[in-house]
Amino acid sequence: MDETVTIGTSGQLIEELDGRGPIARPSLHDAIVTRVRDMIIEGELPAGSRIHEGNLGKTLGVSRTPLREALKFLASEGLVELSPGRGAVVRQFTAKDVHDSLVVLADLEGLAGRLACEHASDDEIREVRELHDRMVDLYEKRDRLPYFKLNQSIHSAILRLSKNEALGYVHGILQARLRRIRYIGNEGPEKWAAAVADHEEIIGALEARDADRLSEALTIHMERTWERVRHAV
Amino acid sequence: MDETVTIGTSGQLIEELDGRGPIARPSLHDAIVTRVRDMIIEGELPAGSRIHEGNLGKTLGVSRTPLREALKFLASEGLVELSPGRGAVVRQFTAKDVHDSLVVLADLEGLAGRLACEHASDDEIREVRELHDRMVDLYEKRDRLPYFKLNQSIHSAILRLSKNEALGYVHGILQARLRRIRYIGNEGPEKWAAAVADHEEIIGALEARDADRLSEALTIHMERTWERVRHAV
DNA sequence: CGCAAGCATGCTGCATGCAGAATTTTGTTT
DNA sequence: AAACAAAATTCTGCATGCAGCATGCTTGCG
Repeated sequence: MDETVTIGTSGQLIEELDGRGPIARPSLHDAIVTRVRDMIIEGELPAGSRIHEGNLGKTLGVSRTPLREALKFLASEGLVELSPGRGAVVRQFTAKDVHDSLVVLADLEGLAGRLACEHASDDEIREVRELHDRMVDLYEKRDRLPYFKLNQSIHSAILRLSKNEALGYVHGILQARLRRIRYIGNEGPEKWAAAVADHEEIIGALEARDADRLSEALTIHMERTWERVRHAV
Repeated sequence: MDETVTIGTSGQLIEELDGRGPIARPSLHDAIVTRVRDMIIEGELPAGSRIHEGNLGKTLGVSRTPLREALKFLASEGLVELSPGRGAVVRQFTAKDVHDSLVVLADLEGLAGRLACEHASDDEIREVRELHDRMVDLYEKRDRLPYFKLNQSIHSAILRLSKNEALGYVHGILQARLRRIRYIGNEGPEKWAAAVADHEEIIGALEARDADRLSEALTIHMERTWERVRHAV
C-alpha cells in the first residue's frame, strides 16, 4: 500500500500522485533501469559478470543508447561498475560491504525512528500498526512474498514517518544494494518468525514514542538480519 | 591532500591509485559530470533553470549523447531533475531540504565518529590532528579557500577513519547536494572562527576516543552550519 | 477584445553509424 | 611446444539523424 513509484526519468523517489495529475508517461529509460535492476537482483545478471551492451540491448529490445543511460544510472547507485573503455560489470559486494551497509542502514533507521517519534501523528502510527497487523495475517497464512512485503513495508513506513526526504533517499540507495542479498539470504519460515517478533517490538517502541528503545530494537533487528544473510555473500 | 578523485565513469568515490596501476583514462563522461556539477555549484546554471541539451552541449564542446548520460548521472545524485519529454532542470532545494540533509549528515558523521573511535589507529588520529593544525595555520594567514579545504578535510577524514565504504558513499552524496549552499552561505571570517573551534573540539573528542562527546560536537557543529547557511536558501 | 483551436517550431528520446581501443585469434619464431 | 607478436574481430564511446511530443504563436471565432 502506498507504494513509492519511480516517475520520470530521474529515478528519484517521488510520492505517488493520488488521483489525477500530469500523467506520468512511463519513460523507456526508467523501464530499463527497473528491468536491469531486477535482473541483477534475481540473479539473471550474476555479480561480477560483464554486461554486454549489444546483447542485453537486443534481449531487452532497445537500442544501446537508452541502455547505456540506464547503466550510468545504475552505476551511480553502486549496483554496477563502469570501467572506461571496458564496459559495465555487475558489482560484487563483499561480506564487509554488506555488513557495512547494514550498519549504516540501522543507523539511518534509528534516526528515522527518532524523527518519527517526534513528528508522526498518532493516526499515522496507528496506520503503521494496522499495516503491520494486516501483513502478519497474510504472513501466517501464506509464504514468502507476503513476508517480503511485510519486511519492507515496516521499514519504509518508519522512513516515511520521519518526513525527511534526504533520509529516505539515502536509505533507499542502500536498501537497493542489499535487495539481491536479501533475496537469496532467506531460509525457512522459522527465521521469519524472529523477524516478525522484531517488527512487533519496533512498532511497540514507536507507539510508546520511545526513541531509545526503538533504536535498540532496530539495531538488534539489523544484527539478526546480518546473521540471516551473511552466508549468502 | 589525499583528495578522493573520481576515476572511471562510475563516479564512485574511489581512492587514489598511489603510483602506477591501470592508467585511469579520464573519460569524457566523468569530465562532463564534474564540469556540470561545478557549473551548478558555482551558480552558472542557476537552480530551477532548464538545462538545454543542445546549448549546453555546444558550450561544452560535446555532443548530446554523453551529455545526456551525464545528466542521468547527476539526476541520480539529486542535483538535477528530469521530466520525461521535458528535459532537465537544476534542482531547487528548499530550506527544509537543506536542513533535512544537514540532520542526516550530522547523524552519519556521528556514526562515522563512533566507528572511527573503534577502528582508527592512534597514528591515523594523529595524522588527522596534524592535518588540522596545518590547515589552521593556513587559515590564520589567508582567506577563504584554505578555510574551505579545512572544513571539508576534517569531515572527510572522520569518514575515512570509519573505514566503511557505504557510509562514505552516502555521505558524499549528501555533501555534494549541499556544496552549492555552502558555497554561497559563508559570510565573514568571524563565523569561521567558531567553525574552527568546533573542529578543535571534534578532534579532541576523537583523540580521547569519546564517541558521545564527538557525536555531540558534530551535532553542535551541524546546527551552527545551519545557522550560517539558512539564509542562503 | 478575449479565448480557444490549430499550426509551426524546437526540443527531447531513441536508433544507427563510425572511429578508436580492447581482446582474441592466428601465425611465426625460437 | 611454447611464447611472443601482429592482425582481425568485437566492443565501447561518441556523433548524428529522425520521429514524436511539448510549447509558443497565430489566427479565427465568439
